[in-house]
Formats: sequence, C-alpha cells, structure tokens
Amino acid sequence: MDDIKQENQPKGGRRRGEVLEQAILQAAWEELGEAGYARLTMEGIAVRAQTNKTALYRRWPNKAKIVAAAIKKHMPKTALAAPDSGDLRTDMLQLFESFARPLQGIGAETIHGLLVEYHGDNLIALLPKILPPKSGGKLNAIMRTILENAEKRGEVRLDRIPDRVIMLPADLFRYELLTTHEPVSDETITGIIDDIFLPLVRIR
Amino acid sequence: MDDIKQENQPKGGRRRGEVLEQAILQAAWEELGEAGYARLTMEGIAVRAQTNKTALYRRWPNKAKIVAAAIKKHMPKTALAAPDSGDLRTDMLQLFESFARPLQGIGAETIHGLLVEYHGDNLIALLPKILPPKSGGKLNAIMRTILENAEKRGEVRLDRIPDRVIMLPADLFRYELLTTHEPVSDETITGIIDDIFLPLVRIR
DNA sequence: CACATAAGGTACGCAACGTACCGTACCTTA
DNA sequence: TAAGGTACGGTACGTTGCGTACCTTATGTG
Repeated sequence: MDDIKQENQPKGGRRRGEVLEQAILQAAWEELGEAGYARLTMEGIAVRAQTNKTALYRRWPNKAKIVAAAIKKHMPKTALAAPDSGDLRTDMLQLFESFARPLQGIGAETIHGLLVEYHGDNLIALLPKILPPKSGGKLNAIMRTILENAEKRGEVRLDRIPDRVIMLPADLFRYELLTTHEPVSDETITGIIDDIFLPLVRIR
Repeated sequence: MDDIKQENQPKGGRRRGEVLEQAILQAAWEELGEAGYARLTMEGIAVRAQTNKTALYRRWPNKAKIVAAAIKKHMPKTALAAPDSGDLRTDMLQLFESFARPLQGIGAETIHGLLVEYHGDNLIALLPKILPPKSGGKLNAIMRTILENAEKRGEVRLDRIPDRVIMLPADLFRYELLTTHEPVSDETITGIIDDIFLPLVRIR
C-alpha cells in the first residue's frame, strides 16, 4: 500500500514498449501540471514514472518533444467538426466549446516554454491547434463551412469577408491564451463573438 | 590595436557606475540581437562588456531583468501621443508607426523567453508596451482620444464601441508579434485597420 | 535454452547560473 | 595628501539540469 511499483510482483514486472511509454507521458503530463514547464525536469518525469532518464531519451531527444507528446496524448482524439445548429452564433459558441476548451488545460507558460526551445522550428507541425499555419489549417476549413451554412440562411455574404476575419476568433482566443494566466473566461469568448466577429460578418 | 580595453590607459581606466552600467546594457542588447534570448548567457554579456559576471549581478538579480533593462534602454524615450490628422484611418496608421515599429526589434523569441522566466510576475510593469494591463494602460487612453476626435467629425459613435474593440488593433498586432518570426508586415497592419478595426467602429 | 533486445541504474561530462572571496583602482573627505 | 570606504576586476567554486556512456538485469522469441 505504500509503493505502487510493487503491487504486482515484489520483483520484476518490468514495463516495456507501449506500457512504459504511456507511463512516461502520463508522468510528464502530471509534472507539467504541478511544476509548470520551467520547473519541469527530465529527472522529475523519470522518477514519477518510476523509471530513469535513459528510458526517456531512448524515445524523445529532448524535453520539448516529450512535453509536446504528452500534450498531444491528452488532447481529445476526435477530429474537429463544423457544428450546424441553424444559427451562426450558436455554431460559433459550439465550435469554441470543442476547440478552445481542451487548450485551456495547457497554460501560457508551457506554450512559451515550448516556443523558446523550438525558437522557430516547426512547433507548428507539433501543436497545430495552438500555432496553426498561416492559412489556418483545418480550422479555417471548418470556419468556411460554418459561414457557408450561414450564407445559405442569408446571415452573411461570404465573398465580402476577408480571410483575416475568418481566423479572427481563433486568433483572439490564442492571444488570450498566450497573455493571461487564468483560463479564458466565458465572458471573453462571448465578447469575441458578439462584439467583434458577428458585427464584422453579419449583413447589415 | 589588438585590445580595445587598453586604448586609453595601458593600466587603469576602470569604469564605474553609470558608465559601466550602460556598457553592460549595450552588450546585453547586442548579444540579444546576435544570439537571441535562448543562447544569451551572463558570461557572454560580461565578456562583451569587457567586465565580469560579478558586475552584472551587483545590478540585476537575473538574466530576465538584465534583458528587460536592455530593452527598455533601447525603446524610444518619447511618450506616445495621439495623432490628430483629421482622419481616423490616418491617425491609426500614424499611431501604429510610432507604437509598433519600435517593438519590431525585439522579436518573438525574446518575449517568450522573458515570459517563461517571469511566468506570471509582473513583466507587465517591466514591459507595459508588450503586455499591457487588462485596462490597456496608456495606449487605451490614446485610443480613446483618437476616437473622440473621430466622433467630433462624425466618423464614429464612441458609446457604441465596446472596450474590447478599442484595444483590438494593439492586441492583434501583439498577437502577430508573438506568433511570427518575421517582422510584422505593413500589409498586416493595414489589414488589421481596414478589414477589422474601421468596419467595426465606423458609423454605417 | 541461447541470445537479441530493451529496461534499470549509476556515473559522468558539460554548460550556465549565481555566489564567494580577494586584491586593486578610484573617489571622497578630512 | 593621506586614509579609508566603495565598487570593479578576476577567479574559483557549489549547484542544477541536460544529455550520454556503460554496465547489469529482465523478458520474450526462435
């Protein structure tokens, strides 16, 4: 009861492959939550996962890659889809619920830390939800679908909406994510949609 | 000719106080430009300033504070003022010219690095232009002045503009600063103003 | 049952931070 | 002008954390 490691066999029970890998990523995720990125150490992850640094470096070349992998593992696996509620505002709120909520758990400090260590490498490829390609990636396509649906209902005129405006809600959310320490409030999200996005796209 | 240090007196010529301090900050600024924040070391700064780490730590407690001081020193000293050209769009472009241009020299990597080391302390107090208080600080007041002038000309209705919209151009600029590696293009700035800000505030 | 494979474990080299210590130049003040 | 305090120059050190080397020990596969 005082040592989880030995709950199966007093000796042996050595973990391998996938099992060990998941244990390490889990440990990394927990350390990230408790210590934050700056105070995160490879040693700390290894100890928590009841293994040693060697096992970590056999799989990932550095701290940033481990953390990125841990984050990836803890993001929802379901692909983002375009809501179609019959109302643009509702669609946007639902999209944010599924897109933004999971990102809340990461925290600005972690993102900044990753960015420093990668200093320009393709973190984009690693965490596209946080730093998407300029084109907007998958989220851009979803936004277009939502707006096309709204256009059919006469809510918007898609050809009058600049590209920049299409990614605006997501960009503003990410800005909040990067510059505040608290989770982004519901009030902020509704503000982005009601005070900025909708006035820009709605036909007047 | 092979040692700048000795160009005045073969012996002595020891710098003190303000002179030394400025030399250190200058060295820090140059190192920052050449090595970037991640590769910046206290030793490197000391060597470039032709002094030693002790002299640095006598003045600043850590790397982040030195870098912040160096940045501060290299920002324009003139206080930001509200342009009044007689046209809202021109005012905004002029404001960005004086507000945004100096920040270009800093670079995303440096800001991220500072944010990691401060992880929530009041970097805001240190670099208010980059991370302003929630209220928007001085820039908010300037924006209001610009908009009041525009209101007198009938361009906008200030009481219909949400707070969030007032800080929107600056926020979007900062988002660009934080998420791109190249300097923010003129096209981006005009896009922010023409595609987003002006449509939101102009009376229709 | 032998053997390749991968885990456990320890120790190490390295870089950078931040501190301690001491000798020495400079400035101030009497 | 001589004394004494202050701050700089310089070096050495303790510490932490990264990433690597090397060996030992399970495991499971043919």
